[in-house]
Amino acid sequence: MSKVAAEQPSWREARRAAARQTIIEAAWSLVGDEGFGGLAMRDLARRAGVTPPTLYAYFDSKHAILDAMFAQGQLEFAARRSSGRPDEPMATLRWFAETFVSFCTENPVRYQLLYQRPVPGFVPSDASYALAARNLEPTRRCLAAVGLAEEAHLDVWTALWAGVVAQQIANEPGGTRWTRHVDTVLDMYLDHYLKPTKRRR
Amino acid sequence: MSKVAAEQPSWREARRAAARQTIIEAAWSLVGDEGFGGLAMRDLARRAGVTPPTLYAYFDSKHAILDAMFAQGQLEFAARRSSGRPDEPMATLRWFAETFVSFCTENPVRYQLLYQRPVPGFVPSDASYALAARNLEPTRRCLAAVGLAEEAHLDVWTALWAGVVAQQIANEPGGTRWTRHVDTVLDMYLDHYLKPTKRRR
DNA sequence: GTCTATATGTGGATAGAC
DNA sequence: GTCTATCCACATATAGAC
Repeated sequence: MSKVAAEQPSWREARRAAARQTIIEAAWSLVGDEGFGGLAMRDLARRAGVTPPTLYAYFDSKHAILDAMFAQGQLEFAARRSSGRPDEPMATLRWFAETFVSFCTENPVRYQLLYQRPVPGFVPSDASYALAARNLEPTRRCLAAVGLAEEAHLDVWTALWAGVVAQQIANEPGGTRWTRHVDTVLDMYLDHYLKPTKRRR
Repeated sequence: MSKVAAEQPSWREARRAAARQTIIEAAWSLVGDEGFGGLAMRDLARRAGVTPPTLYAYFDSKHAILDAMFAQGQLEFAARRSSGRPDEPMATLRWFAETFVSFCTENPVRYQLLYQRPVPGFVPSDASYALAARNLEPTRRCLAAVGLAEEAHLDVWTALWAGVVAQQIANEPGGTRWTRHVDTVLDMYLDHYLKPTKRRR
């Protein structure tokens, strides 16, 4: 086999992957403008510069497109969080909190797809959902590194940031009314669990 | 005018209100089984024991039905929270937190309609949304009564319980993995704001 | 792979008889 | 007010030519 022939399959794969990525990006653009209720295959095709049947040459269904978007979002989050991560565990916790909150609030529709169920009937595939579960592990290990190794510690941690993000996006998308309290909430959390005082009541 | 004739209009109003309530209850039943994606006028009519056109004799549109459900949910929450409310402000705060969390988690679809946007294209009317805003006032006043009168205090408060509820419903509907930490989170919050220690960082 | 044309289903909402 | 029958817009998805 010549070198060209040997590489041809990967060329095709690359072209195919590029075409898929074009569709994904058109889909993000569309839901950004119209919301998930406006994600129709016709409109998506138009925005991607093709016709509806062409979409089905790259994805089996609309759900498959949503699943690819979900997976890409999870990978984006993993990349964002690992890039610039500090060395110290305590600084890393702050970094994790800030990164999650800014990642979610800077793109509400991405947040909705990753952490809510904005499309009735769509649930991520097991493979994509595994990416989501995997994204919890660094937080779990980092909390354990500062002595917070119990399930309760992680659960309260996730609830804190889920709440900040949910309130910000639901009540003041694009603003900072809730996100500005990330540092305060983090102090609250760390003070409570790392400097235990007697419980009330 | 005879007494009967004078009362007839209210009879009709009562019958009409009862019919509307029947439809609303059928709608809650339907979304409980099928989710908001399964709320179709045909199916709703069947469950309410009528035909689709009859629904339009009582509601102008599907959105009007959703709006009535939203308003009813807000009123239910107000009633739930005021019934059994303690006298002391501190006990009331605990009551408010527990009531909100149990109210939301005991009925996930109600929670979704009241605090998320599960139906693309539907937004509550101004009148219904005013009920939601009104439901925030008792919390605001109660926090102020214990010395937490700033916007930040209320915003962090709402984020805390929004997060607990969101995590519980999204990851373990029907369970208590997150809701069991309501007391802990409340202590965390009160310890931070009522016994201020020096901030980290 | 991409197109034109269309199948097929379902949604909300309505006309008009009773 | 309630029904039967239906309209009409729009959705996902596919057949078949090129």
